[in-house]
Amino acid sequence: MPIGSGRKGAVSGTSPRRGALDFERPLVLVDVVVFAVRDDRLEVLLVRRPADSNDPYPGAWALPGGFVDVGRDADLSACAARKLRDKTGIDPPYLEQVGSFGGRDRDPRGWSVTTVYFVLLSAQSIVGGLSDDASWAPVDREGVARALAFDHAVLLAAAVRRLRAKVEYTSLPAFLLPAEFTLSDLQHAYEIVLDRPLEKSAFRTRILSTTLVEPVPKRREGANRPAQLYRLRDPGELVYFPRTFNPPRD
Amino acid sequence: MPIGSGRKGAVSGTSPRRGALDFERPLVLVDVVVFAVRDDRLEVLLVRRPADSNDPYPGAWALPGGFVDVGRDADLSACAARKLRDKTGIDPPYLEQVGSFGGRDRDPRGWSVTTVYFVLLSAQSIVGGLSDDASWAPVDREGVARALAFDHAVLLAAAVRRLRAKVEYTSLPAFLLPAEFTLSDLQHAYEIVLDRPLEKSAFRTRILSTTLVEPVPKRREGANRPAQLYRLRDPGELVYFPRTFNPPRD
DNA sequence: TGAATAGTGTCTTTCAGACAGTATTGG
DNA sequence: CCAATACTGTCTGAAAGACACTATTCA
Repeated sequence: MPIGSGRKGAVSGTSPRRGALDFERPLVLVDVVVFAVRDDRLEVLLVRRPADSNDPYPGAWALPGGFVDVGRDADLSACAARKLRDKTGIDPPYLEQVGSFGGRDRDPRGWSVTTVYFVLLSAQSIVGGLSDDASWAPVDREGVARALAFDHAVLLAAAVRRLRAKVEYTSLPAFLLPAEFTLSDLQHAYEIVLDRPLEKSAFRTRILSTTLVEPVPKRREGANRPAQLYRLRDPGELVYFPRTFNPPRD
Repeated sequence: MPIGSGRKGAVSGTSPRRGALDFERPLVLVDVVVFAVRDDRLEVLLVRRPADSNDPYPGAWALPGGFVDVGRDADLSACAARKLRDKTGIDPPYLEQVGSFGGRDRDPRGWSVTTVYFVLLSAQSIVGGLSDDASWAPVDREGVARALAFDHAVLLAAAVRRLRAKVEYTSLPAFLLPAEFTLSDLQHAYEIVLDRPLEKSAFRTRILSTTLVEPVPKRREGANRPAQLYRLRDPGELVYFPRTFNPPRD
């Protein structure tokens, strides 16, 4: 078959019924994986689905998210930011799209597509307490201990894998810290996300060889030698390192 | 505001109208960026939109793609594979999701979400000619010379960036080659995608230090020294290298 | 023999890993 | 002084960059 001789008009924008738009549309959702470091652990925000509704999975834990509102959301990331604002009251400092999951069977209400984002919060930005229908759950391996609604365990696993992979060669963990931090703080954030220790000397050399941070004329005092405080030179910008941290073990 | 006290039911699966599904749904599409190396260039497959329809962008060039068919497509990647089969008659050897683009303004027919995939084809797999409504266009920088319908230039740029970035540390270009190839062929594919020369010795060392390829007991004859032929040890599997090819220039 | 491409060897550079060492605070 | 954490220096090894060198075919 010659290329281009598709048997159905498969050109983008051509519908199953040519020119018409009266075919069934999938449900469109956005789900957000909110990461934070709490108690020296990587944790993720979960919300409980209403127990008394006729929605699926009543009372189950799920990722925050929901349907795109075509009236309110200008685009997908605005929808994700809205979901996050509604749940936590804060504007996302770092929002990254992980990917989309769509199919016939992932939601009993019909063919659905969800686009998953992840967000990194510093512990300082989440001073408020949790209401009853939300809770933090520690990340264990690629997920959480409790069962999740829909295919949210799959979505969460994808987000965790993306986070861990990207932490190997980017400055992502900086978004888990307050505006001013020490290099030890930063190394600690890396170690929590990667769940393995890093070598101090190499870590410092590597961070300081980039333009990621700049010192602020302050030091953190304590029961030991004070530490230099740093801030991001370009807040909100991600820095890429030329190599991963530990070359994969053989 | 305490976390979790969202003012609207923002739990996943909760609609703008609680429990009901009678709100407006976005259009859901899939678009596919088909890459191949032709004439020592990286090229991408474009299709022409019908000129005589009342669809938007009549007669314009676009990425192959279109609406999800909830009756036929089990999931998003099946939809992408179907679009590709319809257009080229071949099953995708390597299909990767690039990301989703959704918003109010990207399609005049309404709020739409498209999920973009890219595919790598070997020149050998596309022996058939092109029909009038399809053509290959060389990739220049992050796009093609001709104007594209919708926001397809943005989608294409995202796919090109993803491809180039991932080629730095994976075996992706192997999918642009036939089943049996020489190391020079492979290096050539890398150089075409990355648009820069690679050093032969380092390239060979690197490839042969992995389990990516295994020699086949054949050699390619020519007007010079014959070259050892190799094949993928695990066809369809992507191999990750511990480092990028040339550490980014400073 | 020479052109052309295949393939190897060798030196250098870069940077992470390991780890020991020094520095600076409070108690 | 000691404990504790911050920070630096030094050696090593792995892998890329540069580049010259050898190898094998056809014409």
